[in-house]
Amino acid sequence: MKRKVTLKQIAKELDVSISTVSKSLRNSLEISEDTRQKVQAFAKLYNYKPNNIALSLKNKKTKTICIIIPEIIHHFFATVISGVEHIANENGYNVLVCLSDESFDKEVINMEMLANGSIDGFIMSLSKETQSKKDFHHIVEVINQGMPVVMFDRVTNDILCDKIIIDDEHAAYNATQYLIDKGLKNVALITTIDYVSVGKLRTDGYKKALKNNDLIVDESLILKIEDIDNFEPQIEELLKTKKINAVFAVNEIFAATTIKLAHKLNIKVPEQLSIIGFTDGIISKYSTPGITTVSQNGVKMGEKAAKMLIERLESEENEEEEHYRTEVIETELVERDSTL
Amino acid sequence: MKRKVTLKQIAKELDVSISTVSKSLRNSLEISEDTRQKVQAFAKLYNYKPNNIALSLKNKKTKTICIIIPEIIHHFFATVISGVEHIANENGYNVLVCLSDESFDKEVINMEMLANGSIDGFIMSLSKETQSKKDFHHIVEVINQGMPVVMFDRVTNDILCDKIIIDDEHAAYNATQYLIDKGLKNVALITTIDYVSVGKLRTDGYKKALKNNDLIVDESLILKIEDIDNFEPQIEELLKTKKINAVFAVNEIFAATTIKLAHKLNIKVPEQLSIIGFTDGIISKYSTPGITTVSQNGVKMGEKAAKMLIERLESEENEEEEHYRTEVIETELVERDSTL
DNA sequence: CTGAAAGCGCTTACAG
DNA sequence: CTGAAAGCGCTTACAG
Repeated sequence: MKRKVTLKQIAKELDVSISTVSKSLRNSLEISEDTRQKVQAFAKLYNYKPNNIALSLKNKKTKTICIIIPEIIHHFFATVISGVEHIANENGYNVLVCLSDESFDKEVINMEMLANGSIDGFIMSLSKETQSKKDFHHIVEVINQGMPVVMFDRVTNDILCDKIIIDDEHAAYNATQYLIDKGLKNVALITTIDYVSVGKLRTDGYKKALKNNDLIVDESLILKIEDIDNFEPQIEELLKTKKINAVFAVNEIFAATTIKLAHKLNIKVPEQLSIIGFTDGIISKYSTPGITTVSQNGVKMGEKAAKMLIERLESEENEEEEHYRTEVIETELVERDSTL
Repeated sequence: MKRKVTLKQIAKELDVSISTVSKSLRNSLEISEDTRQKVQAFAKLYNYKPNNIALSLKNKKTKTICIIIPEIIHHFFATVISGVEHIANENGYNVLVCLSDESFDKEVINMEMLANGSIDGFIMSLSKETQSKKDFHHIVEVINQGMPVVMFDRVTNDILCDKIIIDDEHAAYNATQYLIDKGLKNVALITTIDYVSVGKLRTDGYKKALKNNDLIVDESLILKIEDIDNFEPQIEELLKTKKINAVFAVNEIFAATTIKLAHKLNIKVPEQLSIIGFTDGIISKYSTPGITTVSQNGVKMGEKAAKMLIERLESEENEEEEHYRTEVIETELVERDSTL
């Protein structure tokens, strides 16, 4: 086992100073051609690579960004990571992935831990608990320290920073309108509790679409799921007792489950029941029938977020003008076989 | 914007030495109760947190581990990350996630980049390209430097290190036997090309099961998928032209696609065709019908891998005895509705 | 009880 | 052209 070689060791071996070695390796013209060659050859032979930590300490930047997501199991977040990775790597950055598990405490701990020099900036989507508590002090603190933060998807107006979102309300409006245009008037909504920002917005879009088409918003057709581990009975109840011919689900798990239950209850999809989901993930794609869905374009969100963050990191000079941007990513309706 | 406060600044403010501040904050008995109190109060007020990078440099450990996976989009890998995160956080480690995108070069670059002090150890699953090239020099190098590596799932015998695997052959054997026990004699296999280690092993298990039941291995019923982006026609061809009543698919994407195509060809699942997949991911769970599958238990693999790595990191003293272990994680057959 | 010094591995302004 | 010194932020053995 040969441990990593350092400048010091090379200097000793070659009987020159550490400065000379360092400069030679960086090809400084200050050093004679001869010495440079010698040092470089030696370094290559011993497979010298500068120690990243030492560089980070010296440069006060780590070339690492952290993405904090609530859950990796949600395919949408996995696609965002993939987008972030892509752009980060292209620009020489590493990506640290942290999971908040939808917990406020874990989010806080992660941020406090990493804000102490480990990383250069954050990309994050708020945990459910944070959204319900509306306590964002940890984020404010980090930003006040001068560390840039880019929020995506689950964001809040209470924080000033760069943001990447989709127009959730508009996308939901369009999805609902799509169903109405097919002649489906009894559209149920399966959504999350209101404090999840995107759930709320999608609900608003759904309602607005109904109203604009002179349809009545029947609150009994709106299912707000609280417990992600036990919601099947509620959906089954809805399908059994309500007269509906379409369902707009706020994520793909709700959509896929609805198909499963419809199948069980002998309701034909899409003939008797049309279903639209949200998030174009693998479930929607590989489900039978394939699920018509609003594509959130997670990869693109991740790429944009990484771009914004890196831009801010690399232009840190002009700190005076803190012109925060909110970028809205286009969504599109992917038509498959779960709708008429 | 208040920048992070350092020991130096505190020392200056309080008119003591940096050493005194450092010791006070670590509650050293060397320092008078009085001074300690004063320093601690001040540090708290200014929300002092030690700089992680400086600590890393000093301690020669970063408390960060890196997991390199071929693809985050595969749900299995996402679950592994989740397991790794869990154990890592519990032990005060951060997790850096790197994607190789199934590319040898990206794998090499990532490892070389991070092996220079940025992290303490690796957890990895080989990229397809690496497996086909059989070039593992980058991994050998890292290990020789004294950095521990734990491999999982896609491993190789050419490298000596800790490993976490499942008994792929055995699991495939059982899945095939399960189908045979249902009276299904014409079992097709949809697998990957042989150089993917797990694909090969699962194929072996399938063949062995057939043989042990005195059934003939018909190579024309074995579909080896090379191009992950365009395999539907091949499966459709298989379903159309071959007399089969069961399919064993080596991952859940192949399984779900088979269901989709069966549906299209009006073949009833499971009445006319039973299907078993591999990897108990969200596709299998939310598909209609739910897919019977071999559960790989990614979370557990991740947890085990993290445990092994951290153990090795924290017991680095006894370097002489390099007793590498290979841990085999139990799999189980999750019965759902895609099989008789 | 307090502090100066050395050191982790590097870079760079400054002397010579 | 080369090297000693200072410094990034911290810790700790050693003096006093």
